[in-house]
Amino acid sequence: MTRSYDPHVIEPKWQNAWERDGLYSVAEDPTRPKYYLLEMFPYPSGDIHMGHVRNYTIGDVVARQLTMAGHQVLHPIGWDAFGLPAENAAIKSNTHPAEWTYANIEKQKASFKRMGFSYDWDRTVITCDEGYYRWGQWIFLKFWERGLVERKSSPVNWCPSCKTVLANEQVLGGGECWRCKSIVEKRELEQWYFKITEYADELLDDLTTLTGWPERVKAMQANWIGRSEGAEVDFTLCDAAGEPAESTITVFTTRPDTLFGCTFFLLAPEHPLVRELVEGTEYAAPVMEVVDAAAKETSVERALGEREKRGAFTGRYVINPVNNEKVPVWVADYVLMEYGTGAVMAVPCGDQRDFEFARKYGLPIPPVVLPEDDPALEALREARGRVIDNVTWECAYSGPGIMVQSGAFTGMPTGAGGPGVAAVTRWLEDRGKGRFAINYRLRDWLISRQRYWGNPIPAIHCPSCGLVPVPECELPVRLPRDVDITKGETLADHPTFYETVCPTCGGPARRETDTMDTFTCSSWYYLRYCDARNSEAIWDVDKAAYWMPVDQYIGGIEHAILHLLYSRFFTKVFRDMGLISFAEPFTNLLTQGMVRKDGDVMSKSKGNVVAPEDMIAEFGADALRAYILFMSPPDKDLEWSREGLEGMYRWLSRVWRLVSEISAECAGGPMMAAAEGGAEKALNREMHRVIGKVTEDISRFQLNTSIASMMELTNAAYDYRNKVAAGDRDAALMRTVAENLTLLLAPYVPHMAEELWSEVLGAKSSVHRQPWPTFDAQAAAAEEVEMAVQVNGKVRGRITVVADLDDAAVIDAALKQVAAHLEGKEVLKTVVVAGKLVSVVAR
RNA sequence: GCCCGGGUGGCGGAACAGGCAGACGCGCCGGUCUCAAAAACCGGUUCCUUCACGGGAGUGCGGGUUCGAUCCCCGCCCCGGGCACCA
Repeated sequence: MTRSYDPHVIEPKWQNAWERDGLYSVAEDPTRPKYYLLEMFPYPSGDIHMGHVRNYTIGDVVARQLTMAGHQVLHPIGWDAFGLPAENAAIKSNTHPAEWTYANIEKQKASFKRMGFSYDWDRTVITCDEGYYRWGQWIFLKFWERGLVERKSSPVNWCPSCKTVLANEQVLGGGECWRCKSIVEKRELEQWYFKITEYADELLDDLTTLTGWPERVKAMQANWIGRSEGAEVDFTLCDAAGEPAESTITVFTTRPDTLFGCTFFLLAPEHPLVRELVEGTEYAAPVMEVVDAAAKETSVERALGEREKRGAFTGRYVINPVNNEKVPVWVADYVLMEYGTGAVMAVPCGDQRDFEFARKYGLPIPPVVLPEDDPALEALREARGRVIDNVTWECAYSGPGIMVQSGAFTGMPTGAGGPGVAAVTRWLEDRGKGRFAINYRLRDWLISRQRYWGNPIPAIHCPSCGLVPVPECELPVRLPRDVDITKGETLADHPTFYETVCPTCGGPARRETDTMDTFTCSSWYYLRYCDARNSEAIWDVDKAAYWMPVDQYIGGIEHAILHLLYSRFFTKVFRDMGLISFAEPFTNLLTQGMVRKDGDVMSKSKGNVVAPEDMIAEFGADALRAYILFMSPPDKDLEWSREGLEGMYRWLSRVWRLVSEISAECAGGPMMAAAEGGAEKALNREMHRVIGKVTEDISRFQLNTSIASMMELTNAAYDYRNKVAAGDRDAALMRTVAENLTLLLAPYVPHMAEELWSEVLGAKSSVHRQPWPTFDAQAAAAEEVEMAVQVNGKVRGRITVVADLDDAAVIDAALKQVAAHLEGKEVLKTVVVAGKLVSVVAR
């Protein structure tokens, strides 16, 4: 009598047994190929959700399979534990952030164990542990030594709800805080920065080496870095009397070739020069009106492209270096202080924004680039000076064409990145009036936060020595526990924390009270896993060399820029420090899709959350694991379906019954398949086909189809049992099928596979310590193949031939099969695709 | 506007690398078992047409290359995402 499938009994049983036996502890082993499989570590925000289940199940299957296939697999887990949600929860529930955080970690840890994930728990990293964050402070000091830390005053993003500044990367498209979605404000504040821009070029260029990353993510990063090539051009400023003065204003442009079309010059409202230029003149009032209006607007309002542009003449002029023309200087609200130099040369014929501005204020729009088929081109081809002062166009033209009204450059072909750009740049360089230049959208990373629950910045403000780093031997700067967070206290409210002495001069000084952005903690945790308990060094160089880089990283697309860009930056700095010897931390990246329900992402606010705990209670962890892998390819979104989960449970029950019955029927039979008859050969072939298919699918993360093929093997085995009478069945073959199916299932449904292997089939050691089944190509090859026969592209018949039959014989059989369709026609051509089809062309 | 994805039955999805479109699952329909139901098992299930054999159409739309296109090329439409007065 066989037992029925009961996940609620077998799952906790095996979880305890594996933990007792230390099944998942791993150490360096130079004799075996290493594989570092990493999933993005969670934030301990509460119970786990389906997104966690999906992320960690994908990783777990691959980790388990690679282990069986003979790799030394590093598969660690930890918690990204500093950050604002802990503070907010603490304020709400009147607990300390630490208490809340560690309690949630325990809860999530229990859930991960209940899911049967194969983590090496000895390597766990928790970023708010002193043993971890001290090394974060150490990194800060090392960056400082290398000139990568800067404290400067600049306009920054301030979230009024989170009461802290944010990095540019943490402000979403609409000017919202990434965490609470409040609209951020601009404030001029002195803050700490990591100089990520020093690595801008390398961060961009190395994207091409990341062949294992999704295009989407690379495109997003390239977009974010936003490199544009062009030129800096110096314009000489005229004094109030209109005479050229000593000083120059520099602009950045991607189109120096259009310089002859520059008929006005623009300053951003925030540009420091604006006030200076108009002070005490008749132009002051209208100009300041524009400045004040811009200051009142939020960055979101200001970014609306369709809004009418506003500006005012400052009364001053600059000299255009290519033709010495006097060009009026305006202030305009569409010029951004944050990009380039905050000053722009306006070329209304070539830039739509300048075009609209010129039309509104009646400024001239002379053409300087004409498309080759433009009828006006003939008249302007020879003209060196200005013949046409105003185009009659509806909009600006920024495409390629021929330069006109452009002095010595007239007649030259040009366009973005074209020869005109290089020629004008060279001309400017020769005269010292400009130079080739590159501009980036990427800004330095603002890392200081005015919040308590984070890693303290190890710096000291000394009234006489200035900014002084905390000496390495004094690390860590401990985050004090006795802060009353419910009163909104931060380190700045704690004299016992900030009152200190200067390490340089010994005088009274003040400790920095800002903490570091949580993203500094997550930028290097993958390296710490290599040597998580080291108290002498951040990690042992040899251990990091053995495990790193991460072979496969799995996580959500929401980190496409933030975490993944910062981690790449850290890795490059570590390489320059000699701590590691590679440039990129994550060789392959899989961005898993989201779990949706009724078309929406599962969320508390939508009220459509399905709790993993509930599903485990009903169907067991194995069914949930297999279901979530089967429903959709890992990188696509997944629509939750209860019926689908029920179907998965049904299949697992079918497998359970199959293996149990075979085990009872074929107890003690030989472990080698005889496979003599036709049905036996077919089943044996199917088994090997599936072994090959599952192995290959896992290597490509096609986990949904790998499960489909195991279902096919299950169906084939049932089919065999249904069609062959009990006494005639090949016991050895059936037992081999049952064993191999169990082995294939082990990574997916580890508990059920273990129970079947160790108890039902009666093996001596854990299924997870068995070698992965080997694919026998010969056994998988069919002796006979069915081929389709096409006549003029349409399937008109089928033939069954021996697998290695030569083409002539195949064609012969094919033509006979479709003779009726060839009557009265002449066969012009035949094409044979081995084992698949014959294509006949006839007329 | 620029840059990435994506569009296949009632649904989720499959189709290595240009070779039989729709694997596998869900749902639905029919059957076996049962007093009955559930469970389980067996069979069917792209659409149109035909009693049937068969025939025709079909992977967002329109062209092209090819013996052959879901796949490659050109031109569009729609959906999702990122960036965006970035000079």
